[in-house]
Amino acid sequence: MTRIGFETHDHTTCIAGSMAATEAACIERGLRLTRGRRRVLEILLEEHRAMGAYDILGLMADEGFGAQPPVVYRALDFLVGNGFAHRIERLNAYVACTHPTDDHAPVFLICRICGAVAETGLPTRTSLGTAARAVGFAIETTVIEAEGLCPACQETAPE
Amino acid sequence: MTRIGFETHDHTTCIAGSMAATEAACIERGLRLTRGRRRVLEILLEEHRAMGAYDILGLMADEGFGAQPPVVYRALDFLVGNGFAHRIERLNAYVACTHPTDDHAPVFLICRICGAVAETGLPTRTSLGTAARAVGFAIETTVIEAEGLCPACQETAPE
DNA sequence: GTCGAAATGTTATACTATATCAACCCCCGG
DNA sequence: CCGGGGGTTGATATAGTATAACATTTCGAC
Repeated sequence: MTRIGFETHDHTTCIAGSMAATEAACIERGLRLTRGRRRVLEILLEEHRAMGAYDILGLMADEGFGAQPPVVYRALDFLVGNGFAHRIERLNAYVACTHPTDDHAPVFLICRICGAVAETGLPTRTSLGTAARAVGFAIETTVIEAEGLCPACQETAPE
Repeated sequence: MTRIGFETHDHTTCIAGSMAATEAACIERGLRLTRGRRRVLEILLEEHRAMGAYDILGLMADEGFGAQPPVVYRALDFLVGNGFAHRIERLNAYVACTHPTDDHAPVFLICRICGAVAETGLPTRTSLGTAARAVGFAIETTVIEAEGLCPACQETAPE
């Protein structure tokens, strides 16, 4: 039911489904989705946009978490390290993963005007992989981000 | 004569050639390669690695530049904006451009152990472009970075 | 129950980047 | 010659992002 990209979707369902999928994955893999980690993921899912660590920190402080930076960064390290969230290098920001089951290389499309971020995927065997093999480089992780205009902002700012 | 990637090369020639090419490009395009800008580019070419802005700042302070952060960041903005250097998002660092004439999407291969960074290119019409068009996104700039092991470090750290 | 590993709480600090505004320089047109 | 004016630089301050370090607590295995 979740729609990816720049389209609207049933957000309540989207949050609940993602949380359930994450919980299941944690049980299956012996990971501990503790209170702080869960709350950070919930915030990322609710906001459904790229958020800075200190944005998250601000929200958590409002609700009485002992909210120092390491609290948020540790939760983000856990979520990113286990594939439940991603770091957007271009923005120094974080988003909940919307492709939880793929083993594709994640790709992010970032709108320069409205700041929306869409996650999509690329087959792991791409021309990037070919280029790396050509020089003997062994890829472990990839950062693929494109900045530009989302469909809505192309219409409102055509020049 | 410049060798790209992780191979050795004639570095003196490489520096001189790149500086000459940059100077020519500035004249042709009406850009001012001022003292600070030139020095930052020289440092990036000499070191031939990804450097943080404050690494550069430290070197410039040693030689008597009035070296405050804005000095370096302004020079880097100029160099990156005009394609003479690139920012490596994953490292918060900067490298001199080694593909000065291409209009390809720059791609960086970053060795997790030794920190070496190789620049290569991808055709501008890639599967990334296809994926973006599929959701109506208009790409303006791309960040494509891969982290892993360079050929040398694959041998010394095989496990 | 207790041991060890993992996670958290807390303080402090390091690293990265930009805002602001005054001063300067250089080209160009009068 | 000289007088603007845009671009560049100098300098101070501050904003924004992230981690080090260490004491304490929690959790699960035995």
